[in-house]
Amino acid sequence: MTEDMPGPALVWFRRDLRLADNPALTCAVRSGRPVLAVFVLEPLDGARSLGGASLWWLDKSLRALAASLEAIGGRLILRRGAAAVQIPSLAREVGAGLVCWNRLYDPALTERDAELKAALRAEGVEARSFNGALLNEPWTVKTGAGHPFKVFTPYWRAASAQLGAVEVLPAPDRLTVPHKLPQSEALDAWGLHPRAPDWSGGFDVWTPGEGGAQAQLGAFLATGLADYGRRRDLPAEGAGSHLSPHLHWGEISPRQVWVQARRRASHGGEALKADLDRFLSELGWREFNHHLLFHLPDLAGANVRRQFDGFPWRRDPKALAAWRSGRTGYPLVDAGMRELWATGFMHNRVRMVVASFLIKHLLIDWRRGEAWFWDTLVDADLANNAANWQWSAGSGADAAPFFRIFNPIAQGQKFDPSGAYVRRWVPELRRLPDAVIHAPWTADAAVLDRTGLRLGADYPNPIVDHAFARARALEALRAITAEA
DNA sequence: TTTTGAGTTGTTCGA
DNA sequence: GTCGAACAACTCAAA
Repeated sequence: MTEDMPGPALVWFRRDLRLADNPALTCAVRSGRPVLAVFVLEPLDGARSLGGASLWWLDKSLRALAASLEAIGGRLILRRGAAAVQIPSLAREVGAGLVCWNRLYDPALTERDAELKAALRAEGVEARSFNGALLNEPWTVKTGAGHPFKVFTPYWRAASAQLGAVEVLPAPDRLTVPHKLPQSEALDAWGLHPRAPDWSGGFDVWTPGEGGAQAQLGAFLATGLADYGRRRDLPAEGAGSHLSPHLHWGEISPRQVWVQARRRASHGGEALKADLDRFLSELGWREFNHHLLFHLPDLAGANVRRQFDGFPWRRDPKALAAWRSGRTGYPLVDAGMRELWATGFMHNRVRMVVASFLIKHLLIDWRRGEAWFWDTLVDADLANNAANWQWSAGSGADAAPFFRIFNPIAQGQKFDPSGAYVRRWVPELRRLPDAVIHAPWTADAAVLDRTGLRLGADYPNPIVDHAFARARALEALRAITAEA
């Protein structure tokens, strides 16, 4: 530590890879100390390794963060290893007097972070944590009786009512770094970008980083908010906000989204107000899922409704492989699974259809689907992924009724009536007429002949019959409800 | 304490 | 082709 400068403030970046509305960064800047940013690549993330798509994203997002820090005179230090070791070690190395971070809520991290805070304080280093990731932290939303909510609608009613005026922090325009900078690892050496093979060719639709996140929000608010309530259900339209990976990595905060969306809708009519509420309720689901994970730490591992522990799941590696690779013979399911593989993303409605198909048509444990999504989604998020899979399975806290079994053909006809989404992702079906695009096996021989499609060769026949699968799922569900 | 109304997103069947 | 009812029973939240 030099005589003329106080010990630096460390900003520990985690899933808050942005400069604006970043309470930890603001805290460090306002302390008047020189500021040093650090990111620690940990072997665990919520007790499990990051998926391939997440690593791809993190690679780009860290580059963007490093560049925007340098643009205002700052520097991002990269370290690898357990944060409980790396953060105190770096703090000692640079003589830090203050460490700031934004809180995470994964069950595997909360206790660790509390211990780290205590350890820093024991060494005489001030440690401060903030809410940078949620509108309402999980312990702040309670029922009238003081319990955590288990149903979305009353949760969101209470959570939005207590929110009050939402404010966002500006990005700092200048950072001062310490005279002597510590060593940083090289991002390239981390090998986060896939190679041999590089499967990420289709990921160029994404722009990770704070700039990309703001651009995405701006584009969505300009063209996508109007009629959002209807168009969000149509996968061919790409009408979603596509903010989920940006929100996951904290390249944009939910407060920023909340404020900007409401500002945009404030000079629109009643219809836009309804679209705004629908859009904000999606933020509400993100909040609710984090709330659930916080209060039910085993959300990703165990059925919330314990009678599902006795569910007769099938072990069927061939069917699982067909589902993963988009070769189930159901065009909407296959289109979704191929969109996922190609881009790291899948349209929300199609996620429900493929999840229902894996669970109810194939009777494969929802955890297998959750694991695949975890590895392949650029927006893979423990809370959202676990809560949504349990919702689909009907094993969750706020679960769909068991008789709600999506019909993949009817869903296609209803939400992709022109077949545009299927044609984009399942090109071998491109020449089929609209009438049979969602059920190719119903095409008569003349049509198949004309389009040159050989069912069973170019494109699989359905791996399971819908009516049979539906009856089988109802039977299985009856079995566990009768037991209980 | 008891009661009451409600619960993101659906499908099928029969009139 | 359209429309309403049935599909189970349970748990939650609030009065």
